[in-house]
Order: sequence, then structure tokens, then C-alpha cells
Amino acid sequence: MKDGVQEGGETILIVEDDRSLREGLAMNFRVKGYTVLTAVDGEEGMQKAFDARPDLIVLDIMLPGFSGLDILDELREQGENTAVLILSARGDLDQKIEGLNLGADDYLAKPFELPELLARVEALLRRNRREVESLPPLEFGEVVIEIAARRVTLRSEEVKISAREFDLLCLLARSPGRTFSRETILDRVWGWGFEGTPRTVDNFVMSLRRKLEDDPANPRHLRTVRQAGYRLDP
Amino acid sequence: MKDGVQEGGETILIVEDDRSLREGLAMNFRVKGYTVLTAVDGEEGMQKAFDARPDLIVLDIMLPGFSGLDILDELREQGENTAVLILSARGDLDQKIEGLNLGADDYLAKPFELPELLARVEALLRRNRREVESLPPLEFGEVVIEIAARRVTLRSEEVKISAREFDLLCLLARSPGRTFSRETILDRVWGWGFEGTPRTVDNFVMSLRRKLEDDPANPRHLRTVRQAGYRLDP
DNA sequence: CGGCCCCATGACAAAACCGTGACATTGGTT
DNA sequence: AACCAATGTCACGGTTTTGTCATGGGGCCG
Repeated sequence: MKDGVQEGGETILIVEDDRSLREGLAMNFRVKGYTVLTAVDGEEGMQKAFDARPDLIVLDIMLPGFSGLDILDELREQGENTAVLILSARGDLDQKIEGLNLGADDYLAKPFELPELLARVEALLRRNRREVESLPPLEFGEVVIEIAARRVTLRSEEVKISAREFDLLCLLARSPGRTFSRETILDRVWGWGFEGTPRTVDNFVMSLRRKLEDDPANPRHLRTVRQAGYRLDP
Repeated sequence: MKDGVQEGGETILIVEDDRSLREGLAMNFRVKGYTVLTAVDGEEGMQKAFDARPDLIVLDIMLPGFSGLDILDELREQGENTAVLILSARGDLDQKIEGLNLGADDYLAKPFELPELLARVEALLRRNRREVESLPPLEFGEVVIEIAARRVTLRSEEVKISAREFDLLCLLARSPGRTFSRETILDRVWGWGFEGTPRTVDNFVMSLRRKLEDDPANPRHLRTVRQAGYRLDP
């Protein structure tokens, strides 16, 4: 593609109402090759957290709308293990404790040194990456997905699979039972500014069905959700 | 190779913010024939620890950026067993305990006597050497890799192999089934500041295939993972 | 100094992939 | 039943990625 940007960068969501801080952080992360999303209030943050499924969220606690802790809480209740780094205006110990109890992965008090934030973010992403790679393989039906090896097997036989197909499959398999809209899929798999038609997704789903479903015309796992998107059933 | 004496080229990384101490140690190690890298803060230390894969790290705990313990933690979680000797400003028992719990191999409190540090470093390196040499050989298919001897045999016949080829093979064979990107391979085999093209990797893989695969055009072990890198299957 | 091997590069060809558009089919609605 | 929109299915061309080979520089040894 003609994108000048390296693909495969992890996605970071910044939820922060202070404009200059938000933009500054976003800029810094972009330079490092990450895909960056931003949100200015609790509602937008919540929505993007669930929609785009970022790899990491930099989360301000004091927000218009509802609190960052609410977002964190909601995420954890939904069983999301997205890495979350909390920012708090003051070194408020109570909030720190509450945040970490709610499942934040790290905590930083404003004002902070930019290098420290960057270092912590990278540390979290590293940990995350490693966890993802060493996690037990994803499975559904008779299909096994080995993430670190980038290999997929059906009934113990290796299935030849392309890079995009693999990424798409991973996305769906990581949240079985959840329906993903084509837009979300394009965002997560194709990356930030893909300018193509959503129909491309259909084609890739079909390709996967042909490779993984016993009867591609009556898929038992890679289901279509009409008017909504696709979903993987175990 | 320069095998007459134990190869003197082991690499030591010194992570220490105090300039005079850092330079002094570096000088002492260089005189003894070691390759020395230095880092002045947590971030640089982390980066060089992973980039250059030193044989030993002399690690200060109190650092600008983030702590030496973070680096240690990260290393160990990544499964790196690099020898680590921790320096601490005070004889802080808690830190000592935490450090050793996190997998440090030795601990020394500042101020220390230089000869003691040197002795401990050499002891660690010796132990490391012994461990590496007594490691069981890596194997896959009908190939056996004897690490200490730097020898590779196919069906019990020795295969002539160059240094780079051997390093690349070791990297892949040490994590069979794992896919390595060309960038990762360049970092770990060619080392820190290689400025060449990733295509070089392809050529070396091909060279290995010709030497080790029965049918180099249909490799059964040294597999290509399109868009991702290479992987060794047993 | 000459020869040999290793290393890195670039050119070229072959293969695989990606995304698209056209058309068929399905499912839901009136 | 007919119609409409959404999805399934297929085949095609451009592009990217990788395989393969040949070349030249550079270091090491005799």
C-alpha cells in the first residue's frame, strides 16, 4: 500500500479532556508508530474503548461525562483485559488505590514526566504482547490458533492462511460470541485509515469459511449477523 | 575463530547514571577484554538489554526514567536468563530481597571495593559459560545443534556452517514454532545497529535451507510465514 | 600478494496476496 | 408474490513479497 506508516502498530486510546495534553500524547505515540485514538469525555471514551478494542488505554480519571474509573470498571466487568494506565490530577492516594483495585495496570500522577509515561506505556505493551503470545492457543470447534507461531490447524492439520486472514480470525476468536461490525473489523484488522469498501471483509470471511468450515455454505462458527456484522461461535 | 583462549568477546552492559562510576567500570572491563556497552537511564538500559543481548548486566537500581528492577523484571518475564548483578546505593535489605526474588544473580551494595565487583562479575560469567556449555543440544528433524562446539550435524554428518548462519539457526531453534520477524532477526542476530536490508535475512535462510533441508524448495523445517517472517518447525 | 570464504546487496522471476466489481442468492418486508 | 437490501460467490489484475542467483567487497590465511 501507499501508506508511509508501518502497519501492525498497536492501538492506544487516550481518554483525556485537556486538549493540549491529549494532542501532545497522541503525537508522541504516533511518532513511535502506534495507532492512536482519542476521546475527550467519558462517553466517547467508553464507546471507543469497546468499539476499537485498543491494546492500551491511557485514562484520565477526572472527566466530563462520567469518570475514568467508571470506564475501567465497565471494561473489567465485561471481562476485557485491555491494559489501562490511569492518570490522575493529583497524587491522590485513594484514587490510586481504587484504580489499582479496579484492575488498572499502572498509575501515574499529574504532573508527570513525559519520558516516564512513555516508558511505562511501552512496558505495559511489552507485557501485554508477551502475555498474548504465551497465552494458551485460541480454539473453537476443531480449530486451533497458535498466535506466536501464526499457525492455524484444523483437526491437527495445518491450514494455509494469509496474514490478513489470520489477523481477522484472531480478532473474532479473541472474543467469541461477540458481533463485530464491518467498520470495527476494518479499523482493527486493516488499520486506521483504510479507504476501501466494507465488502472486502465479506470476502475474507468467506475465505476463512472455506478453509475452516466443514460446510462453508452453512457455517457453524463464522456466523453472519445480518445488518450487524460477523461473529464467531465456538 | 579465535578459539585459542576462551573467546574474550563476552558483552557486558553497565546501566548506571553516575558518570564516573560508569566510565570507570567500563574501562576496567575493557582492559580485561570484554565488550562493554553503557546506559545512563532506565529507558536506554532496557533498550540495550534487549537489543544487544549482553552476557551480563551490571544494573544500578536507582535510575532516572524507570527503575533497574523494572528492567530486571521485564527481562525475566521475557524468559531471558542473562546474568544480572544489581548495584544499590544503600545496603537496602528490602531492595536486595526484591532484586534477588526478581531473579538477580548477585547483589552488591554501594560503596563497594572494585576488586570484589570484578571478581563477582567474572564468577557470574564463568558460571554462565559453564551453563551454556552443558546445555543439551538443540535438535529438529535430523539436525543436531551443539551450541558450545558451534557445530551442526545432519544425519550425524557435520555440516559446514558460517558464523552468521549458526547464530540465525540458534535463534530459530531455541524457540521452535515461534515466528520471528525479519526485524527481530536482524536485531538479535546481526545486533544492535545493523543498517542493512531485511532481504539479507532471506538469503541466509535460503543458505540454511540448502544445507539442512532435503528439498530446499519445499522446506519442512525452516518455514516462511508470509508477511511475518520465518519459523522453525520440528 | 593471491586465493578463499563469508557477507551483504541488487536484479529478476515467480508466487501469493489483496482488494474489487459483477452477479447470484438469501432473507425480510410490504 | 414481488421487491429491496444485504450477503454469498466467483474470477480477475495489480501489487507486494519471497525465492533465486550472480556479483563485488573485505578480511584472513598461507
